Amino acid sequence: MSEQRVTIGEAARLTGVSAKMIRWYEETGLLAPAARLESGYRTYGEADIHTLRFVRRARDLGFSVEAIADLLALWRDRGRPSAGVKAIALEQIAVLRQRITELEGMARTLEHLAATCCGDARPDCPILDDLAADEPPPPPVPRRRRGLGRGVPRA
Amino acid sequence: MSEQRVTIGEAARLTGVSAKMIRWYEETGLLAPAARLESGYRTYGEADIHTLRFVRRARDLGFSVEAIADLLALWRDRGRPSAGVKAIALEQIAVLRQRITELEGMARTLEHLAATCCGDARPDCPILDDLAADEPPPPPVPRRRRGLGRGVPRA
DNA sequence: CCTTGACCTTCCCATCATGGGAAGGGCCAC
DNA sequence: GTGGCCCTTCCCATGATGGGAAGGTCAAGG
Repeated sequence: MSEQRVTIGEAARLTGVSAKMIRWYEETGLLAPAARLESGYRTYGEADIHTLRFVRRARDLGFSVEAIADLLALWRDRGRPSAGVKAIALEQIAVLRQRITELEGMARTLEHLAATCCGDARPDCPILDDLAADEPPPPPVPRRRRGLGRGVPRA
Repeated sequence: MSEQRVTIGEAARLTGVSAKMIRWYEETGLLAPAARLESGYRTYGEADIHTLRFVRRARDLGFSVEAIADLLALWRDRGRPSAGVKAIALEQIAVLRQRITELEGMARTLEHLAATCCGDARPDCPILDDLAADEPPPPPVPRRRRGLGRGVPRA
């Protein structure tokens, strides 16, 4: 009853991580190099599938690949203190909350503008008027140093 | 009293759009090519500054460059119906709300997990247990097809 | 007149996670 | 043996942004 091993496509189906991404995770060191058949095909066993599901789940929670690497290391380290894990999670929560606050501000501003725009055939439009308002840049000093997911998904 | 013209660096300071971005917007067609001095330096007049501020403001509201191009066109088209503008704004609001909902879901899940994790020196950790839970992929079918700002800002 | 320093030019590269697609080979069932 | 998937690697694109190199301009001060 040697372990059942599957190809990368099957592993992708079983875990929800695309084959492309599995290769990329391997290439960038998030995952150890997969075992290969003589043909060169990668093969994955149950432990690998388990790991891939862990990765997908973490991605679904918005963790960066870098953070996932940390989480994986902690996961494999039985006996680690849970404090480290919690710290990573709290950091991620902070990032998410921050981002939500930014987006919420944008949405509220736009909702306000849209509410005052009749949106008919007439040319006057408070939305454009607002965008065109001749204000100098806000704080010329730091200007959101988010350097993160810096915009917003495109419209 | 010929119009006062400024260099790209000064325009950047006046508008909050970096010189790099101003060049990039020109290169990609969002902005018309700037006038040049004999030296090859770009120069910007008041109308250009106004336009750049419009662009910055729209970026601050999360509009994609593509959407900004549409807004700019409408802005310059006196006599356009305001309906088009409103439609773009509503679309953007929908995108923002969608994104907020996604992030909110992630944040709530993580907050729940973090709340049940003692975060001390002991090794048992509900967060890792959850990530490691052996669930198959959610809907293998569509898997978030956002194709937009696809992850979340990195942790 | 010449240097210095601040500014400009273009060009290339990196980010982050992801997908698309080409070119070539493997594997299996008919 | 052949057709149809699957695998391999490699390159390119995305979106908006920054970093930095190599070289030209310009104005002020010696």
